[in-house]
Order: sequence, then C-alpha cells, then structure tokens
Amino acid sequence: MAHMTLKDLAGKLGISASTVSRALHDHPDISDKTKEAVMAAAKKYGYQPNPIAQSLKKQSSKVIGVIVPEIRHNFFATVISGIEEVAYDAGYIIMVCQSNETLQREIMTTKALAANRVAGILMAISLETTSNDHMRALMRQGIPLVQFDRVVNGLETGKVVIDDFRAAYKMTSHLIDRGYRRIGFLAGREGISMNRLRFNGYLQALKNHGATFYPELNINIGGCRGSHGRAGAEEYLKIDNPPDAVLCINDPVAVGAFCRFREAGWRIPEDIALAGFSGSPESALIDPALSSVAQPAFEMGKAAATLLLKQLKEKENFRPETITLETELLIRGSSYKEGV
Amino acid sequence: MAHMTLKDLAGKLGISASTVSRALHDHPDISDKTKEAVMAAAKKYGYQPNPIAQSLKKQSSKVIGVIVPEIRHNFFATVISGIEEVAYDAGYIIMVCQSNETLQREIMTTKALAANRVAGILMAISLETTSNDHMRALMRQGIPLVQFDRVVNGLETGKVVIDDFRAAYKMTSHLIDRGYRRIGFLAGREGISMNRLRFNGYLQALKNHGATFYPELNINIGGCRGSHGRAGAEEYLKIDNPPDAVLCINDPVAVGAFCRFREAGWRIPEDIALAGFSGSPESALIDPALSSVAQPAFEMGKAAATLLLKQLKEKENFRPETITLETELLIRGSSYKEGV
DNA sequence: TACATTTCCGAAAACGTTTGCGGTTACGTT
DNA sequence: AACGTAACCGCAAACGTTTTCGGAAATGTA
Repeated sequence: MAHMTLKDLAGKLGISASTVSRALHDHPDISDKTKEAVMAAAKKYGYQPNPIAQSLKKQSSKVIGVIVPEIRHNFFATVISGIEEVAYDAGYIIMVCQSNETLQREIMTTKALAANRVAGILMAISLETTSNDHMRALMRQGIPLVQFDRVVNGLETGKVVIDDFRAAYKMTSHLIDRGYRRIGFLAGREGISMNRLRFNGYLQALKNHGATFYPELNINIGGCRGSHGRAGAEEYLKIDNPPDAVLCINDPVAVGAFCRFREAGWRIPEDIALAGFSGSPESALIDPALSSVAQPAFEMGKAAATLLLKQLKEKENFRPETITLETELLIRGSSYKEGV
Repeated sequence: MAHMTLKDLAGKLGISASTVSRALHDHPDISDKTKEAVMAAAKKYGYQPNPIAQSLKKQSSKVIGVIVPEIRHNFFATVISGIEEVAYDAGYIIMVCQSNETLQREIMTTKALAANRVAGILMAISLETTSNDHMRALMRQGIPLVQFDRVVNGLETGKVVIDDFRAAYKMTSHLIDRGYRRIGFLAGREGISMNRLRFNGYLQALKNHGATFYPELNINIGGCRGSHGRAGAEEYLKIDNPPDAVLCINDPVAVGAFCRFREAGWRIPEDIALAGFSGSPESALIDPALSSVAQPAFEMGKAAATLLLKQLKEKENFRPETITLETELLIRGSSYKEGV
C-alpha cells in the first residue's frame, strides 16, 4: 500500500534489485530488453525511488538549503521564490531557514542543514555575522555555498550581488543633482559589507560633486526594518541642522522614516527627500512614491540557484564566480523637487 | 574529518553501536555509568546523529513540508515565518514549495514531499484546486495534513482559518453604515471556499441592512494579484452604473483597483470606497490608507504548525480540529466618507 | 577443442541508524 | 549447590538504495 520499493519491483520481475537499479539508471551492463521490462514495470506499479535512501547512500541529497535573515521581508521572499523556481525545475526541493538576524541562529541552522546532507546552501548573512567559521566548516565538509545579497569576503564561494557602491553613488548623485546638499545616510549596522559599500558610494558621490559630508548625518540604527527607519528619523528630528535628504539602507527603513517625518509635519520632497533600496512594492504605494534602487530580487534568486547547480555539476574543477546584477534607479516623487 | 558516526563513537568507547544508541536515548536497559560515559564522549567528539539515517530507519523525518500558492505574497511569507518559528523550536526544519496557483504543480510538490518522508504537511491550496485526491493519498500514506487559510472541505484534516463569512459581513456592514449603497464584490475565482464564504457574508450583510445586491457588480477576475485588481476596476469603469464601493478579495487586488480608479480620476473615498483583506503592510501606505480585514498571518502559521505537532504527538487518537482565528476590522480612509 | 573475451546479471557490502532477541554476568532465593 | 531473576549489553537484521566485485553464459579466436 504505502510505497513500492526497488526490492518489491525486483520481486515482481523475478530479477535482482541491483539489476533494477542499474536498469533505471541506464547502466551499460544491462541489456535493452531488461531495461525496457524494468521501465515498464516501474511505470505500471508507479515506482518512485526513495530520496532518503538515496541520500544515505550517496551522502548527499536533492535538497538545497536556504538561509535568509527574515522570510517576511519582501525582498527575501522574492529571492526565495526565484530560488524555488530553478530548484524545482532541476528536481530539487528547498529547505528554508531564517536567522532572524542573529549569528547564533545562523550557525544553528547551518549545522542543521549540513546534518541533513543538503546538496548545497544558499545564504544571505545576518546583520550580526562578522565571523565566518560556520561557512568554512561547511566548505570543509564539501558542501557548496553560494552567498547572495549580503556577503562576507575572504571566502572562496560563489556570490550574487548588486554593485552596491555604484548604486549608492548613482542615487546620491541624483539627490545632489536635484539640489539637495545636506544629505544623510541611514545605515543598518556597521561592519557588514553591503553597508560599507553603499556608504562609500554615497561618500564618493558627495566628494565628486563637491557636496559636503556631515558626519552627524551618518546614523547607524542597527536594523533594517520600518521601526529602525522611524528611529532614524527621530534622531534627525532632534539635531540642530537636520538633513534635507536621506539615503536609506533599504525600503522598509525609508518608508519608516517617511512616515515619521510626515507625522512631524515635514513635506516630502520639499522639506526632506528620501530614497531607499530594493524597489519593493510598497515603495510605489506611498505618496509621493519612494525613489529607490530597484534590486532584481527574483533574478538574484534564480542566479544564485543556477550558480549552485553549476557548482554541483562541475564539482572540484569549479572556480567560484561572482555575479553582479544590474540595478536601476527608480526616480520618483520622494526625491524630485521641482524647479531646481 | 567529515562527521562522527554512531559506530565511530562506539569504537572509541569500546562498546557496541546499539548500546551507544540506547544510551543516547536514555533507554532503561543501559546503566547510568555507561550512559554518562557515552554522553561525555558524544559531547567531546561533537557527535551529531545523522537525520537521514534516522529518517530511513524510522520512515519519517524531522521535516515539515509547506505548500503555498506563492511565497512572494506577503501574507504567505508571513505565515511561513510563523511556521518556521514553531518548527525550529520543536527541532524541525521546513521544506517550502509553491504551487504557483496551479493544481498540477500542487500535486507534484505534494508527491515530492511525501517521497521525502516529511513528518507532516501544511498546505494552503491553489486557486485551481477543486479535487482533493492528492490530499487523500497523503492521508492514506499516514502523513498528517493541516490546511490553513484556504481549505477544501470534506476532508478530515486539521484546519486553521479565519471566519470569512463573518469578516466579510462585518466589512460590508461597515460600508453600508458609511452610506454606500451600490457595493460590488471583486472575487478571485469561483468555486474555492474562501471566495464563497466571503461572498455569502457580503450578501447576507446587504440583505440584513436592506441594501440591494446587483449581480453585475459581482465580478470574478480569476486571480489574486494586483493586476487582477486593475482588471476588475477596468470592468467597473466600463459599466453604466458603476459601484460606489467595492469589497475586494484581498489587499493586492484592492490596491490594484485603487491605482486604476485613481488613474481614471476617481476620488477615494468620495467617488468610490475600497476595502480589502489581509491587513498587509502596503494597505497602510497608500493614501488614503486601505480599509482591510486584518488577518493574523503570523499567528496562523504558528497555530497551523502547533496543530500539526500536536497531531504528530497524539498519533492515532488525534481528532482533527478546526481553529478559527479572530479578525479585526481596520477602518481607514479608503472607506470613510465624512458626514454621512 | 580449448582458451580468451565479451555480455549480462546477482551476491553482498555499504551508508548510519534503531530495535527485537538472545546472551552474559551478578545477585538473591531455596 | 542449584536455580530463577534481574540488570546490562551485543548480534544481527532492517530501512531502500548504490556499487564493487565476481560469476555464468554466450560469443569470438586460435
């Protein structure tokens, strides 16, 4: 009733299990005649190989592990969706874990996935992640790792990222171009590479266009959610010379700040301009709409999964590769002051 | 290097693998002395049992399968997040699949999860799903199933839902209360229970409050995304006597319609009121904000996972249970016409 | 005819667990 | 001394595959 096994099938056919296995794998040792017979019987009885047994034997499964900081974040949900698409087409299933932005839990889930003998792992690190011992452990065990979006350097892994420096540079240049001069930077957390790169791009743009960098306008709020954006805006509201524009680390933060400024009676984009990162759906809904750097989340998921599959195929002679996806500036009302 | 096995550990200790296994499971046959020794050695060498081998032996794994129509949909992403939380705490890992709203793919993923011997499956059916053979197959194989959000009836499974009838009734009553009279219903797809229940609630409210039901205002657009909402609005714009309020099947649809009406120059809520379902973040961002029925997505995920774990624990003497979560009316600008 | 070669297949071990059953000890009871 | 009974542990089979090795039959070669 439950499920037909290889042995059962062999029994029905009056041949050995090994022959059946080989026949199903199109092994040259098996005659065409028996192959056909086996195939026919497999179809007839609806035989499905047991992935668990295969995993145990092969020491690796048709499962891809995915670790993201938070599933609910639209960006990551979309990336996961992209991953699932290509994984499904390649006959893989995905296991999804969230680190909740903590290193401790990231390590736990990494171990759990490794114990489950996943074929490979796709990961976007948490905000806390500075050490990379757990990733090294993975590589020692021969489990391919591909990082996406947020990455740690100094690790020979595949990577799929956007050009954070350039994107921040472009958006900052746009703000300057629209006449803004006191431009703030609302960051997630110090130390993580994405933050640093965007900050550097922002800095370089200020410099190249002769705008001043005001250190007090560079705020680290320690998180990436709307609430952190609100907190950041709160800080800006308190200081003597507030910014006239703020580049935010991502859209939720920008929207959070947006709402707080609004509550304080500030007009956008007249009193303050705002810009975010991700091009999330909500960025288009607020009024005025939020200028944002469109990150191709779905594409990123597909690219990361594809890269992993490639690595799985090429095995040892695979050279880690970094894919940089194009971003697009979405210039909308929140940063478009008229008549400059 | 790779991983220490039970045998390795037994070798180090000079005892048999069976004793080690039993010691780790606190079996009464094993003396306290050996138990301690085994525990100590396990800790020392960092032994981690191999879940694959355990699954093969036990014919069931510490993995929970999750099938949703689309991961990117904020509502489902949040549900998944809730599921992952309680699964993680209970030592389970989740496998996530999406049906992309097609029955065919829903069946495929169901089979894949079953083949992987998941301990149980949590599922929200696709819009296409009318037959339930694949779920019956699951139950025949002894794999517990819990349905959430969208459910099919006539199946003895655990369920976690909201009171769709009552929620729609309440929201429709609110619209009538605000003076709207030609109230439309923008549905996803006919035949699925959620749709029917909400429609019935809407109908009942019209009836109880002496409002008229106009069949031409009841539109099935065949989907649940923003684009479908736009399409629905498009239909309304074409007819002679358009509605003065529309109850939409969910928030994305409502927002889609919102944008389309806006583009057509309609004022909200003066010319038309809109209301949705889910209480998603984006509903709060548009201006005026969207009235919506807040669905506790995270709670729903937690409840569904908890229900499954309970079923897993109680085994055969488990009686399927239906949990109905409370919803809350979020009355906001999109339906609040002043001075009625 | 005798041998070498090819073609096809099966036995058995292995992957890392769990568990029924049986086997040793050690102890207490007649 | 002889036995029954705990207490503790190991053997081996099992879960469903894959794969190495070798064997038998069929075919070719001398």
